Amino acid sequence: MENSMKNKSCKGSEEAELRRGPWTLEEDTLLTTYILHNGEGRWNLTAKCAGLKRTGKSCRLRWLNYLKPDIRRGNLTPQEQLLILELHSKWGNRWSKIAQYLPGRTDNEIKNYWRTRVQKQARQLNIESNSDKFFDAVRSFWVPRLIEKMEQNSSASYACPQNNNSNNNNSSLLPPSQTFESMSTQTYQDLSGLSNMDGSSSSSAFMPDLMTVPHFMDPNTIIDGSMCYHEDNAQELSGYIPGTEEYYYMGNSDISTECQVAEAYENVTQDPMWNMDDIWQFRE
DNA sequence: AAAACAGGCAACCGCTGGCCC
DNA sequence: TGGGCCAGCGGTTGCCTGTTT
Repeated sequence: MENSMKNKSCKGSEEAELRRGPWTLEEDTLLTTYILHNGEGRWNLTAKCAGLKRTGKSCRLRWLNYLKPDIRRGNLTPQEQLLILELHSKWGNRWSKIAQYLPGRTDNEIKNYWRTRVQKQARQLNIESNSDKFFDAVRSFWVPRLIEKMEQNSSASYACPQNNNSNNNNSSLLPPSQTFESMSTQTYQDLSGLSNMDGSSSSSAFMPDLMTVPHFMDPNTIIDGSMCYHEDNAQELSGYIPGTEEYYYMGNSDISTECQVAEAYENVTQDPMWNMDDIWQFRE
């Protein structure tokens, strides 16, 4: 089989017109079989020798984003969402770099997540997705809840999706000496040493008994239950009014932002984005 | 029940940088 | 040194599917 694959004539495929659009099962099988026998790389050659009427680029994309065995699909976990927020704040749209820290996730998937969920959130808040205001909103609303969700999951023996993938022993996918299994507190301690886009190093806050917080969190912001407040003056930044389901926000952005966020909050919470159903479930 | 609409995602496109001759 | 080729990356597009009217 291996020989037959390797010796398969590459001749004659170049004059055939190139196929575009969705891949068929047959094409997937051809590509997978070829790569399993010959390895990744040299995509133009792969396309020709596998008998595919596709460009090398197309083959590479199909393999990396869909066919590769260790690809993980489905909803992003709170951990992953938090990581994306954190890493995007450091590196911007460096999707492939961000993807390195989310084993099994592709840059395309992360990019799609950002564009369809995060940017949509920003639109709803009527602010730029890369603005300080949005950063504030994320820090004050979603990060605390993602962290709580993570805590909740870990205390309930949350099974990391990666663990479900028995084939995946490929820790080379991970950044230096990092495995996804360890992506709890340790991860954020490690992330605190990551370089920012300007080459500097960010300093993350640490919470002794909780998840160490990405630099999204104000270093002085404390999470306590559903409350989120500032260490300096112990002033609550946001939280639920006791005995009610009303939420208030007293973030460090200007007053107009507070109003915008507060107004948008109603819309946001009614919309199941960012796995919002998960994030907000403990409202009830 | 059907048409319109919106969201999500797979795939394509164009640009860039690295490598080799 | 410069030109060609190739792989990789990020932006964009278009299709499919689910939801709403």
